[in-house]
Amino acid sequence: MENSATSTPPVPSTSDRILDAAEDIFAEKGYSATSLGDVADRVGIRSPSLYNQFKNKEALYEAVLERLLADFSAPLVELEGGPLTSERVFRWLETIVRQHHGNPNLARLLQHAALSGGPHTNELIDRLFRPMFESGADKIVGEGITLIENTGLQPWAVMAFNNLVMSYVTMAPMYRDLLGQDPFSEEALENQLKLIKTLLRAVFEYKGDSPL
Amino acid sequence: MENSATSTPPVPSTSDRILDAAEDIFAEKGYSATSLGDVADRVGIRSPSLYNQFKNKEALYEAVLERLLADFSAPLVELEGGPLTSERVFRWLETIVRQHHGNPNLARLLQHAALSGGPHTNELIDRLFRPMFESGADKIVGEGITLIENTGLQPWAVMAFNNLVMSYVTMAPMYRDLLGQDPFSEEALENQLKLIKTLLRAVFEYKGDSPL
DNA sequence: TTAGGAGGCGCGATTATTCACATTGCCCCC
DNA sequence: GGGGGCAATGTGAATAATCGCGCCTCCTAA
Repeated sequence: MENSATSTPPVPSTSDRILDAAEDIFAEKGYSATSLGDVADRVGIRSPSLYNQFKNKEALYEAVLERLLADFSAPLVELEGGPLTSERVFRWLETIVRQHHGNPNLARLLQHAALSGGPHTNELIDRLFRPMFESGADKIVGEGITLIENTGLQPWAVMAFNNLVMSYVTMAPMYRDLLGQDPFSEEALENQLKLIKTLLRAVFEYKGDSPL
Repeated sequence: MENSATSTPPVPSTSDRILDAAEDIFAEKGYSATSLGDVADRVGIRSPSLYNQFKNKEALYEAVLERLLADFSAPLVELEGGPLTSERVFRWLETIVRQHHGNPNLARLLQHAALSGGPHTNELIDRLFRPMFESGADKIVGEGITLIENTGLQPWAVMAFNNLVMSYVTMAPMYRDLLGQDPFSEEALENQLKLIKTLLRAVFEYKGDSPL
């Protein structure tokens, strides 16, 4: 009986408020450039109070990662059952795109880790990327998927689409002006989905090397 | 008679050595996480000596950006003359990809700026992206380019291909293991080019919305 | 009353930046 | 040609700000 029966917003605990704040700031500045003072300021407490909930800066970072990974791992599991039809890949990709639109922080954190390292980077790779490259994303069955079978570009395609989704999110601030609309609006989401699906179709329909 | 007749390597000036070191470190850690001590260490001098060549940290960063922008602006100019045929777009894209493979630092710096801001970020956007979105990259003439004319996705396509190129470079450390080869090897370059060209062809040949 | 959670204080390390100083190479003028 | 000056370039020491983090006190809710 802590905080459930009152009304709609179930008053978040201090730990959760710290995690929320830390997630945003780690995602923006990366691990080493994030100061615990900034985190505490956003929560509305003093930085030593953070140590009541988390052992140290690294443990806080770890907890942020863990929560994000839990959220984003769900769609990966979905890929594992049964043979990969192209239709399932379409649906899966759409899920991923929507998820990153909903919370851009994992992509940003990942991008920081790729650029600068930081704690647990190898673990990140293992838990997010390894499944996509190994669990069968490269063994797509179906109609005339020659790109996959003939040219040995499967992992490259997986990587490319991952880049497409993640980079959209991490570069969004730069595109805001250029696109003339909020990159995280519903409308923008639809546009991005349309384009990505077009490209995905292209990969599936690819028939060997045409001229140029 | 300074340094030309002796042999091949024309002894780089201290400023240039500082710029080289700073470029690498800024690209890896971003503006605020870069310490002048690290830069000085790599050059082999003490950090106060940096102030002989650059007014302060921001001026050093500025100089690094300026040098990179000078290198990478050349292909942009190439886009401006005459009508954009699809063949010219293919060649231009290949040039860009090769340039980023040759020096990944601009992409990394840009990614840091997109995530965390930092000095001169708006100027960066203007000088690198504005030309692609305005100078005519969205007015491609040619055969049956319906994606461009019908769906209003032109800027989205420009953005997508830019993401593809840049993200490859900025995420490279994460893909090294997964791909099983050095992402900056000649072989990897060829694979990436092949895939990107396939996708570009898909955009050019797109004929309205097919099912799903 | 008691324990958890917040704040205050402060240490030690790191940073950007300044300053006074040593060393070097070069030019000019005697 | 030799020497005096001068600009360029390096150094270590010092400063003020910031950061991660530990210690200890106080408040408050059950």
